[in-house]
Amino acid sequence: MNISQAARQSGLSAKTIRYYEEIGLISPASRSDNGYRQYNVSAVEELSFLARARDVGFDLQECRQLLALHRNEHRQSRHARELVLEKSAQLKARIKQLRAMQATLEDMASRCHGDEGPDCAILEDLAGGAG
Amino acid sequence: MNISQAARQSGLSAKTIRYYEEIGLISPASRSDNGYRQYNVSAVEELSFLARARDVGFDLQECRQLLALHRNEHRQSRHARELVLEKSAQLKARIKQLRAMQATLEDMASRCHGDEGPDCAILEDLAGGAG
DNA sequence: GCTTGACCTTCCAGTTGTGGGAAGGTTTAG
DNA sequence: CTAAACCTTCCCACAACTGGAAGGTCAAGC
Repeated sequence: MNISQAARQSGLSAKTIRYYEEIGLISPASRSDNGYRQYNVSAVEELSFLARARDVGFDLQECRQLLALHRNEHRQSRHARELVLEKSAQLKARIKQLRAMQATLEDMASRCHGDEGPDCAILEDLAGGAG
Repeated sequence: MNISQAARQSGLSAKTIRYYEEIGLISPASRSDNGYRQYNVSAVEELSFLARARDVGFDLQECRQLLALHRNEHRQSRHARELVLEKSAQLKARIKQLRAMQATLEDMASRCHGDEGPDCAILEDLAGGAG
């Protein structure tokens, strides 16, 4: 199949598939006589794998490692688990940070009149801050 | 004062201050005879304002709007409040997304032996996915 | 006077993971 | 014959910086 069908089936865009090939994340697709990239079922499975790995937060370097494990029959599941736990911890930390930011914003908003006048707790906070 | 002291006092890097000037987020600093940028207290206050706004999640375009409100004596606090509420909602949505991702990762990890063998629920999930 | 180090300047390139679009070839349907 | 819907490569843009090169300035110490 051609790239746009592979894109539809995998959930990636054609642009993204070409990019993944360019950076060596996937091996170069075979080409038909007219130069079009050709994808078979197993190629699409790899693309879907990547789409799902991206969806849960892995960056392309990590996807590379996951894909290597996926391809390797002699892998150790321990390695995949470590990648997942590390990513999970990263997400946890990021979530904590975002929650703190959001709490600050909510607090600011709660103390701001939000009317037609210039007095504003938000701008005062940002100007004078924590200090 | 010179840029590196302004950086220390504001919490931004010198590079970042120059960048903010370049994109017109702050007005160009005055220069001393040798061409060095000079910052006074009020300039540093603006830089600190920006540092805090960035810290709570505003992008530079939004910082521009906040700074305009900060500078404008005839502002309406309503406008600042709207920016904050919208950003808060964005963060909420992003947090929700990250939590879903993290939950998926935790679930995967919990079902993976994480041993020396090749069997791995994580890789199966990514390969076969939700379908 | 000279060197060393810490400043400062501008400019250019790289980062991450795409998306957009140009310029051109191919194929299919009408 | 033509229009559309594909495909190709190539380069630019984004956000918000960071790093580094090449070079000017300045204060301290010998």
